[in-house]
Amino acid sequence: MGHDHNAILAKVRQELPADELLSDLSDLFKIFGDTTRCKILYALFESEMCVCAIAELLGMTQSAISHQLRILKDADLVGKRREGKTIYYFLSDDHVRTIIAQGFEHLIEDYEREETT
Amino acid sequence: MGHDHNAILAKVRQELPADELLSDLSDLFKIFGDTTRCKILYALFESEMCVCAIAELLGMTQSAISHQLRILKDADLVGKRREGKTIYYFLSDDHVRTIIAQGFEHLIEDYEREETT
DNA sequence: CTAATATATGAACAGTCATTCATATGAATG
DNA sequence: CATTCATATGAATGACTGTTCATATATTAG
Repeated sequence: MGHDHNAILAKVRQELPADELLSDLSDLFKIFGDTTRCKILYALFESEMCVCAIAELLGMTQSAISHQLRILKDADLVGKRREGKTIYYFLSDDHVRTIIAQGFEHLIEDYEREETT
Repeated sequence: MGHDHNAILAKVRQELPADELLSDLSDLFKIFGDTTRCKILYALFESEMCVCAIAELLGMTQSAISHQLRILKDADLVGKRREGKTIYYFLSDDHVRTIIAQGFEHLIEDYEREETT
């Protein structure tokens, strides 16, 4: 089945990263692929926040937020620090900002495309 | 339930984008959050490709690839052009490269962190 | 028009995942 | 040490999603 494309395949195969790396990459993006997590990350752009503040901001259960924060923490996208009973979460590095910013740029261009059409 | 954090909430609420925008954003990232689609996009970095070439490259069904290409097309991440019976897919803009590149940078830093620990 | 090739699509199934509920941990306060 | 407040976690559930299989569309060749 299929015609001939050995020339392209050989070339592309060389440049394609290892399966494991690509798997890690999509796992990373999977994390951004949820509205709640995006909102949390975006909120942390402004300042660090405690769990119940985030819950109140998003109008969601403390439990739901905790579960999502765990995922963000496991991926090293956020860090936390304790202050008495409350725990403050913050962005762990600036890649998050850049990744989200690029996502927005693509969206904006898409919106403009739709207007022109 | 919860203590006081009106000061932060007011500030963050102002900066938080509209729900619909954040929903579109996470929908965009959802697309990157699948190994197959990441592989397809990465392959298209090198050159445009027809469906069966991609299928052969990834060792997957033509049907599976077609389904994923549809999703990529709907999000305007790829475009297609016809040449006789075969249809060639290509990257539609450069945001894809930038987004994936940033993802990689975060991964690399993570790998380095693990080595140091 | 028929056969062959390349791609698309719909339904179905299996696996994944976000939220909820109930409960557990952990720190401060009296 | 008992209570309260802030957060974490495990199990259960409903919704979503990627792949497969069967089939449809579309283009070219004879």
